[in-house]
Amino acid sequence: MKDKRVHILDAAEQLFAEKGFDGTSVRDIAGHAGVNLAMISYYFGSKEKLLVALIAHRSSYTHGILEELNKDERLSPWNKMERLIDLYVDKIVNNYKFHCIMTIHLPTIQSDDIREMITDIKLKNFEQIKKIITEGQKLKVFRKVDMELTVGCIMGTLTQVTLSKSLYCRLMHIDIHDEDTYRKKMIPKLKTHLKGLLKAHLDFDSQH
Amino acid sequence: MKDKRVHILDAAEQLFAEKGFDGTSVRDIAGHAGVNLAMISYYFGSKEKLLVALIAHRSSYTHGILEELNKDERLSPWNKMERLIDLYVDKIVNNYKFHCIMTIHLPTIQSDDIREMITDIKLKNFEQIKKIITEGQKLKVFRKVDMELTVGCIMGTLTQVTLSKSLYCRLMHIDIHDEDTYRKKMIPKLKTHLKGLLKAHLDFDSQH
DNA sequence: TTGTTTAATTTAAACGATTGTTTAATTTCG
DNA sequence: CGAAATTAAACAATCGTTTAAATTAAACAA
Repeated sequence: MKDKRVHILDAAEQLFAEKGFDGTSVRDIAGHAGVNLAMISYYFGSKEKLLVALIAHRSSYTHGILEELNKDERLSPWNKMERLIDLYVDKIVNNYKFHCIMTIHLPTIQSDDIREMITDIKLKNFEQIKKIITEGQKLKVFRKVDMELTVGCIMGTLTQVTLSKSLYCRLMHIDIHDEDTYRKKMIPKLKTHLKGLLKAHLDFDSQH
Repeated sequence: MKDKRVHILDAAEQLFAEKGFDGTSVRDIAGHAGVNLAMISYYFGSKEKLLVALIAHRSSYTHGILEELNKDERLSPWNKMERLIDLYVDKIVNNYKFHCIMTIHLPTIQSDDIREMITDIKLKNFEQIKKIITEGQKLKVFRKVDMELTVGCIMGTLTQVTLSKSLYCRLMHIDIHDEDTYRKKMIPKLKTHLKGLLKAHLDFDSQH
């Protein structure tokens, strides 16, 4: 028998994304994970601590990806920005359930600890993007822009296709349950759009 | 004694936005509204029907605002786009609780009726923006862009500052409870940013 | 390989608290 | 008076969590 922790975490991720934390019962999680109800308390202590463990597990998994990006001194600001978009789009579309959990529970979760946990992770992502833009501005490659909302535009677009996935599936004529087709179409679509958008928005030599 | 329905709707809006539908109990709503628990069933039938009534109430309130925009033939595409941004930013920042409810419950609500209701409203907003962009493209004023994601970028940015309000308050050094200061700073910030962003993104005569 | 012991895992059942909703009695007011 | 509004109480169902017993797995000596 494999590690039941992983089964519980997987079931929790799916259900928290589909029904929200309060809309999901521990019996539901246990049922989907194929384990006894009491195993959740046994392994994680409580439903709330399960969510903490889920966030810690999934965020540590995807955290290292963006770390090295800013260390590579050879890349130009534009190259860094393109690399960042590629990495972010892949990361969020491929883990949209987790991104959904992080986004819908930031304003609604009642636990102060979890809210701070989510805030810290989102803040790190913000700083990551900000750093690249600031560097490009110093090199006179990017123009002066509203930093908070330029980052917010990138994250917001990704949040939009995550939370309104059903809407975009309808608009793009993709079956809501066909995950593969959705990713195959949405990932390059997002990369192309965001790169073009930021090119126009950040380019120092453009008019205005 | 004024109409208690309104008190219940107001309390429900605040609590659904702060805790989510499943995280809010009818006793909590009754307490905040200052009415007896049974009055919610008496007036609305059930907790779910209360949410339906809330969505119908608030969306009808803000629906008419954007209706006349596309009818005004005198306005140029750029003028229409600027007007649209002004209206949308005002609408969403001033009703961010309702926007929060609509956004976080689209992927998580279990009721098919409510999910369709939210989808329909969001789809109407999408078509509204799409229409302006399409018209500008026909007049060779706007260039060819990814329609779904250009609209998604506008809505996504507004969703971002709504769901991550706590984050943006921290970044902008605004007290999380100071609603007035937040609106006073965020509304013009959003309008300026979105207009500039779309100017660069849509302008037909720009390079690339 | 044996049998025995100890710890870890798994289970069904029960706990008290809270959930949304209903009931039936009471109050309010035209 | 009589219909609408309001109330306290109770309803069954479900919630997260705990308990104590049963089972499995691991460790160790012979």
